[in-house]
Amino acid sequence: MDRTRRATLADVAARAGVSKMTASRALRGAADVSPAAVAKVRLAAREIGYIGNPLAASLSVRRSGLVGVVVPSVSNIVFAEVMAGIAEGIAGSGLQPVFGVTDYDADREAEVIAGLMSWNPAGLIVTGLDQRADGRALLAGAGVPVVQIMDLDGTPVDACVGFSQIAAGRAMAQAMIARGRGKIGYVGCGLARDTRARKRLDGIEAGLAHAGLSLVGRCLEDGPSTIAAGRALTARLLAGVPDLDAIAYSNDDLAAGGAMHCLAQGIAVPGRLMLAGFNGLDIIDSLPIRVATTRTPRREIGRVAAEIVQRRQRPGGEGELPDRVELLPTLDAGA
Amino acid sequence: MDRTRRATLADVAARAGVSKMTASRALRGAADVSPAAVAKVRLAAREIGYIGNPLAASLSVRRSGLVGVVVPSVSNIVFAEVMAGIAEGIAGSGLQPVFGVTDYDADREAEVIAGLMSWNPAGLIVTGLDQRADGRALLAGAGVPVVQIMDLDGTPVDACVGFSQIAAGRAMAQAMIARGRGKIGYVGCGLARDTRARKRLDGIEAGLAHAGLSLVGRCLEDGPSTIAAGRALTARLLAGVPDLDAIAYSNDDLAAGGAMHCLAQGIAVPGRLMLAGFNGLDIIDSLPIRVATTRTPRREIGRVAAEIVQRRQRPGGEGELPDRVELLPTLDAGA
DNA sequence: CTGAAAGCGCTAACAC
DNA sequence: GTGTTAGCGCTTTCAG
Repeated sequence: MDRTRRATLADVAARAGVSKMTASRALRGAADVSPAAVAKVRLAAREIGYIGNPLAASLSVRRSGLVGVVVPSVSNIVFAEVMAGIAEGIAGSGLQPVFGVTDYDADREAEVIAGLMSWNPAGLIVTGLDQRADGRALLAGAGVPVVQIMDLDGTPVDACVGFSQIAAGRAMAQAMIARGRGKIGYVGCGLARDTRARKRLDGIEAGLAHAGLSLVGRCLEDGPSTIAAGRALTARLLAGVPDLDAIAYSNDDLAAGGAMHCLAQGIAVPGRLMLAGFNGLDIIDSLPIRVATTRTPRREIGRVAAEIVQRRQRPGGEGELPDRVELLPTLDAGA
Repeated sequence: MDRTRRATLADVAARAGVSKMTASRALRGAADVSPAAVAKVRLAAREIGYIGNPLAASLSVRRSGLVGVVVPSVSNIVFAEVMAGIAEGIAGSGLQPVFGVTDYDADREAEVIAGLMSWNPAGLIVTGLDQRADGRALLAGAGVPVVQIMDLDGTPVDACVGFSQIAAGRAMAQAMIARGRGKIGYVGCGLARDTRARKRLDGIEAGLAHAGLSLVGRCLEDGPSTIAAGRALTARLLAGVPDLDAIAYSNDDLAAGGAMHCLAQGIAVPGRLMLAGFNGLDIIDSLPIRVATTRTPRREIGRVAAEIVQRRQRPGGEGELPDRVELLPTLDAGA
């Protein structure tokens, strides 16, 4: 083998004095290979620094070791943590996550799904249960494990792991009512595209309606959920409805912004105004005022999803029943 | 073709009444194909929903359309934004980013680099200039464009885009001095593993030394940089050295925690105490007090790195001189 | 237990 | 312009 080319299985086999097949079997730890052969092959491989070519292997078995992961955004810390969980759950399995970002766009989502599927992945992990028909059809026909994550309100294509966004919203509404709040406002960003945030809002409204209440003010915007946006929208909402006694936010970034506004304006939280976010981000815990939030097990969701994909790889795993794993969030009322 | 199998190029060719090669050329938009053939092939491909198999194509050309991206962490918003920038810069090029996470560990880093290289990527984007010898050797022998990012203090293997961490630290020290601070403390997390944070600290100390000053207190910890950690460490540092007039932090997460401590304790910022973070995160801008920070163009760095990889793909791009792109951060003294 | 042959689906390199 | 041939590096047969 010349020094410029990467060593191939043939090089290993030649050096070990066996056929390519025996080398292949030995390296993969297949049964029915003599211990002596295994030792020789392993040694030879190490000596020449053999790395193996997953492209060739994947082409041959018509399945790659890639796991396609579809998320709406990477720069959102929540999905970044989901990805971290996936990386964690996949570690040591020989699988490699490949991420596709949809930017909350159904067209992009279908493209991304198709693109990832073209690599013959070992499995697909997709955010949400509400893909558009074409994307969903792709998933249904993928022929590989598909795990939908972060939502449980709907019908999964195959497996799913997450929690009910609607129930989470309802629970927050109940918590607000239980703390004596009756004039409740809402601040949200990107509701048009973010189905899960939308479901949480639906849950909040349902929870309020159940107690004969409804939102007395709301401030919505299309842009990204940033702390700055939360601060600005809170100011705007309170300017319109000054006597609110609680504000629910579509997430913690916005709620943190609300907290900043209150800190700056000297509004007592939660004394005069209760703030409620969603996700349980680090920042909420460190604020000098108490903001309610719902802590979501997003890292665990990623980890479990990766584990499901892995489990399905194993022989026998194919026939397993579709999994539906509920990982409950915990409500923190900001006592 | 049966309904269970994915359509192949042969299927397209048969349907279009041409050879596989013509179909291949037509689909790739190669020159020297008759317009009529292109039309026929495109139509046939669309009709049978042909998707193409990048595994086979990559094996054949010995180069995949994957771009390996090595980052120390995904759940850190800074790298998440770098990744978003890469995704942005790569969009529409047909390349697909694949991420590997090192968790700031040199062993993992070498493994991750080797793992990504096994896919014959079109290029590699690696965080930092300070890989361990084995990892660096892999990069040097990769035979594909390697772009090192986020640091400029050192010698790149090939191309690099980022800024000088040392200079950034020095600039912050100067800004503190310029604002009349003389009793300066430092709070940092993960300095042992995070080379770039370490370089910034070196820069700060160099800047102070230049003015005949030095850090009068420091509080270091091994864990992750969270707001909560920043708050706790700030409390601890001030307990030890109560008369500090400024604190520099290894990043904005910690600085935000410091701000929370000051808000809770009623410490005037920056009046009595100046706080200085690093990165320019959203949270810093929304705080009700002014915290200094250095805004880093991390998204742009990702985008430019992706563009360099792309450019090198193009014929002629191979021979281009190694790029070294400096993308300057901007210092915000928290006026 | 081991090996030889035959692809996986695509493209480079040559003919025509 | 287009087709043919010969792989890319691996694994799945199927014989021994």
